[in-house]
Amino acid sequence: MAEALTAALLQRGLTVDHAASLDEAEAYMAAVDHAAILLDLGLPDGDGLAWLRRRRASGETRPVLALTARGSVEARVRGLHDGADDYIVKPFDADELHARLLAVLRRQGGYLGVSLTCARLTFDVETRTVRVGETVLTLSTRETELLELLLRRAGNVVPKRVVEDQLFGAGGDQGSKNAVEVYVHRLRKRLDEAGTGARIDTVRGVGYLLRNAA
Amino acid sequence: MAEALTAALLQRGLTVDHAASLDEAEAYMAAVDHAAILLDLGLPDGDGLAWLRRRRASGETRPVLALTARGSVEARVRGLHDGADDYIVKPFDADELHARLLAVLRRQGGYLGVSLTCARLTFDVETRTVRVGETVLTLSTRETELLELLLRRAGNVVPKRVVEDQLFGAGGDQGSKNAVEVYVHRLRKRLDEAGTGARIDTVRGVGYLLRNAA
DNA sequence: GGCCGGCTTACATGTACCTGACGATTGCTG
DNA sequence: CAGCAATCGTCAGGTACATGTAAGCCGGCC
Repeated sequence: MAEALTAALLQRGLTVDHAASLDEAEAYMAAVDHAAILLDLGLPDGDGLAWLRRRRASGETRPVLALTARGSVEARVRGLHDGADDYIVKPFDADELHARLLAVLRRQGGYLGVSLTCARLTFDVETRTVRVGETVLTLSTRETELLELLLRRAGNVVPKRVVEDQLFGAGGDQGSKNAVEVYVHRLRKRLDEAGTGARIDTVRGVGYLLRNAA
Repeated sequence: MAEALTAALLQRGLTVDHAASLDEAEAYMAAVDHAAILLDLGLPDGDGLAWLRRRRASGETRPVLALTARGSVEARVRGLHDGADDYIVKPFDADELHARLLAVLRRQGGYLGVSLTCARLTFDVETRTVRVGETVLTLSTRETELLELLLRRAGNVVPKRVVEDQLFGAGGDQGSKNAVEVYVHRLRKRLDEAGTGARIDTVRGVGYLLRNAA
């Protein structure tokens, strides 16, 4: 069931670490700043809710969604009181779990809008912020616009004309305006220095293409 | 059913305003800064989810719990996608609704004595006091408001506009208003002098971001 | 070689932001 | 009520960064 769940969430664009026990989970949680935690209350090595209570008491703030087969009202109330942000009873639908997960993340801040991604890059359309993994990457306005444009067509070539029209007015200016090339250059430099794992390829005579470097 | 629900929540120590229609609800919501909203999707005067989508689009941030008789997975997924923080199917148990409400409030930060933290900083929402480790740090009202705002979205960018709207009225005043910058400056100074280990980053053209300096 | 498209660096201008200071207001105290 | 301190919002001067243009460079292709 964990495998199926992991696959379902990966397919929906999330990154997942899977722990088979509470001990293993603690190891993961110490190492990675996860956005949220799915807690199966049927784990073999101890009471999941007691564990959750302890973690909350010692300052754990990450959202926790409890998964369980025990569907009684009392169980649900207890789970929520013990610090769960949502309580989902098996069997559940992957779409609903995904939706509830997004709702919690949205509330927690960050995942407000749709986010575009490529390699380790994520772009939050709502706040117009770029992240490399967890850390925020600050770009100038123009650089952000360019990156968004490329991200929306990630893996596909974006004609140079389109970039010009989108970044600067559609006004067909003349002369030696190589602004696009300059910004592509600046963006490349930033993506590279930040180790994003994303890269911009040039398609001569046509335009540019954002893709995963690996 | 609304009466029974109101009574049940009052009995559990919460304060409730009851609106019989979306129009009435808007009137209440404009006047009072509610901690959360229970939205019955079966209201006579219009589609509750469409209304929710519109409110979210125009900046409504209060948590919303959707109540409905339609229990299909698709309906639940749509409700959560449209901006609901939880989706509860009738008939439901008052205890569970209460527990889910508390879970959402807890997550939203404050309202329940849970304190917000970042680095060595802690903020008790109940008493509106700021601490650095054990010692209390006294800030002015505006500084406290700003810190709370940043703390609620710690690690995420808070757009400058949001700060303006939250600190001063949403009334779009004009003129040379760099008040936000001034308060950010003052707060930075205080956080720095007190050795909080927290720091405010500037994201040019977007807003500010509170994070652990280390 | 000479042309063409793209790359790279440099630079002048504008804009966003920072920061110290000032008058106005508020609240407290003698 | 006068006097004082803290806080508030505004402003002016300074700084750092973003922007768009230009000029020199590189590599492919006829």
